[in-house]
Amino acid sequence: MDVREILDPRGWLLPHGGPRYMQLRRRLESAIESGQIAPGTPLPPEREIAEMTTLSRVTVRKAIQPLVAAGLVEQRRGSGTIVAPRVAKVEQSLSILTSFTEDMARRGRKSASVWLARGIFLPSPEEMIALGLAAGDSVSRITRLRLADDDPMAIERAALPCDILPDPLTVERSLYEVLERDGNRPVRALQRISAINLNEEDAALLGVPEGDAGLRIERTSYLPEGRVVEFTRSVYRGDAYDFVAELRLAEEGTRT
Amino acid sequence: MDVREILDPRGWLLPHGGPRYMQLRRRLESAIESGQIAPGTPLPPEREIAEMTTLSRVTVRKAIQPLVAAGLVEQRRGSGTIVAPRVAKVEQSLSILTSFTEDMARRGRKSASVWLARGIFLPSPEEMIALGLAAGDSVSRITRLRLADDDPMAIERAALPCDILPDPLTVERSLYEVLERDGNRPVRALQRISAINLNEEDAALLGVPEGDAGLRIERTSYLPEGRVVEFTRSVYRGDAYDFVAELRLAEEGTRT
DNA sequence: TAATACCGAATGTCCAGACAATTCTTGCCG
DNA sequence: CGGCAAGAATTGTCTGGACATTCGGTATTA
Repeated sequence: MDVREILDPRGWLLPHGGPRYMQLRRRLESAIESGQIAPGTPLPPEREIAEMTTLSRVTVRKAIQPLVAAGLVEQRRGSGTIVAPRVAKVEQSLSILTSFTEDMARRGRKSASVWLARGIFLPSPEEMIALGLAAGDSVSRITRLRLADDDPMAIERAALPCDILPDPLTVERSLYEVLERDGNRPVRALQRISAINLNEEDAALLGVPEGDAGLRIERTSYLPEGRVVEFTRSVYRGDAYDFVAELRLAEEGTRT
Repeated sequence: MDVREILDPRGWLLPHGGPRYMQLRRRLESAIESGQIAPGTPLPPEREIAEMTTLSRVTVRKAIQPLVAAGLVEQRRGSGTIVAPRVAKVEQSLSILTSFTEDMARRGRKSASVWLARGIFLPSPEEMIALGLAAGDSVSRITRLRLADDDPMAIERAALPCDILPDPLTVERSLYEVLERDGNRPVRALQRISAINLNEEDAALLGVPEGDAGLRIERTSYLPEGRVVEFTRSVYRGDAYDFVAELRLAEEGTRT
């Protein structure tokens, strides 16, 4: 679809409120994100957009600027502005919240688990803080050895509030599967990655010599409303696992 | 210190290159991040800044805008602009592309570098692939020991195409600063994190025993048009550095 | 045919000014 | 002294224009 139709003031569906540069920005943004405008489609020149919308070019640029920063459109001086081509999906979906099961599936490896322990316990002080528990609450703990194509890959020790996972024994394959079924899938997580030398116990489980380097990943996952769903400590084999993440720059030229 | 002294054109230390709004922005940014201006200090009114710098108010606003977005300053209509009070908003904008310098600033630590090597070389086969070089092209290599508050923290080995960084000796503080000045700041990066046991050389540089666990971070950074800017291999001390990332669930692609 | 020079078009930067919306101060009045 | 209104100060939005820089294509030339 040509972008000019989007700018046509007759089919203005979005709320008109706010400054006019914001209206224009919202309009372009939603047209791009909804796929109404195909990637690669050129936008009309700024001067033309200005004329069509009865705005000044400065104002048009103010509307387009954030789209450039967000990577929705690309501008090249002398050439013009086009809707950004969609990056290959694999790369795009990285740095995104996935479970071990999903992660391995993406890498084309078969994942499996060996149960090391699961049950309901009284929380450790650390768990109480991390999960936001009150005195008397208990936690469900799940400890698994994770395998990829039958190779031990990681040890995963998860703790969840009991009311979110009342019965750890119901977890068959993926923990996230259960969470999602109950409408408890986290949408946000904070992850801390560090390196450690494996202790005797973990090294034995992973089948590597004691003292070998391992990736220690601590993850706290949150529900949309901010509640903590899960606090997980994992140890990955350093020689066999790469944690891949895609990073993006913030707003144009901003650093935080 | 009053902000007016910062704006005084007599003490202009930073590189003058680039558009004037960028010069002003860099100047304010560095003054704030280095703590020269105390939090809460008011900035002069935009009109006054414009007058002092012989810029128009539009241009001054363009310089201040990113600082507002980054949370370095706060603006209130009718009231004015002040340097933002330092809140530990460390966790807010994670999973965003930053340099070591910026990363440390965010953690409230002073970063420094020790040069280990820099110069122009013929690329290794790996670098040729990673950087997309042709036969005969050469690479600029920068190897630095990174310090946080005078503690060795990481070894950073960066390789860039020669036409992006023709002279590695011009890099003074932050590599990204130079890239940004030349309009080569990456907007996207792929990062692989793994764990290794430090070899003798790296362990010595980092001041830890050989065999200690280290975080190995491999980063490939891209320009908006997809060209590779930088291929960097870093080794972080496992006992002193946490790589923190915020993850989001795939759904709801709202980016702004 | 192939390389070069040129020109139009598009974005990047910048200006001087205007009005609107909000906040803060100041002085007046009860 | 307290409250309120007027006005100054400040940022938010927007205009219409100017010149610089880069890109692409076209015409010219070797």
